[in-house]
Amino acid sequence: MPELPEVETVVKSLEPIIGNQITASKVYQSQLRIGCKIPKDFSKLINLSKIKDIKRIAKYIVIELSNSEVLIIHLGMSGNLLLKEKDYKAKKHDHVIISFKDSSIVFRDPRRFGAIFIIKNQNLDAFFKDKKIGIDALSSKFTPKYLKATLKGRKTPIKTSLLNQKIVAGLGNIYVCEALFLCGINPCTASNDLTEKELETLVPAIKNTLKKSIKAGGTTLKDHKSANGTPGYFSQELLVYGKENQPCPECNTNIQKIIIGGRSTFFCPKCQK
DNA sequence: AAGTTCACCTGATGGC
DNA sequence: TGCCATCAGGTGAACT
Repeated sequence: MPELPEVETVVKSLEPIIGNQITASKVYQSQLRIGCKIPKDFSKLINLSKIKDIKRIAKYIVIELSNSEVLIIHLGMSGNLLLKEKDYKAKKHDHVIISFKDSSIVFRDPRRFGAIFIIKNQNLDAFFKDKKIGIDALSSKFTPKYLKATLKGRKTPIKTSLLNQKIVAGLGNIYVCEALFLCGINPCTASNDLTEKELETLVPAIKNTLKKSIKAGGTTLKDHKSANGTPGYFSQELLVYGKENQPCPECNTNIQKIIIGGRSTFFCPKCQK
């Protein structure tokens, strides 16, 4: 489910639990994404502390606790963080439940491509540095100039570069397709072949698409929901993603689907030469 | 080093 | 109804 707008939507909808004390927690399935196992002392590390703050870093949900531990959650492809009643009973694919006095949050992830980490507050910067997470797509530091410098010498298709979290953090398959369409850039274009003019339209197109989607609560294709269970409505505003063989909103040419870097890519062959 | 491909896992969908 | 193949909002290991 989750690209930047979907993660942002989940983070916002979790605001009500800020200040709450964790009364109990239970791990039902500790094995998530390969190499990511929830530690045995998970409950011991978080129980009785309070939720100090919840924010988004790249596609990660970062939950700061009062005892200087930080819970970092990645939703993978199919993950959800759901706000439930306090005595909610775990259903299939509910891997973790964290309880408060009057409510609880549930980490549900059928495909288990998600991940949960728990680290010390002081190691937060190092955590993302280690993962080599690039500048956030909504950051003021994400500029045409930055992108030009970072793409220099890269022959990979621009589609693939924009999906690379080390180059720019937050984009996923949907929003890359949408942003490239808005700029009339062919997704196969070699990254270092983009003109200065193209980069100058691309960066704002990316930011505007993401912001519009956040306003709509993200894109729900299947799994994405806010913590309250409400879907995102940006799906209705998608221009090319998932629209194979449907007319381009600009020129009526049929939208094509091709595979780039192993991922489905939707584009208009006429508008995106 | 940079560029590919593939595996990880479950569920939904469509063809036969 | 069932069986099989294909596909899915992501990531990173293992190849070339």
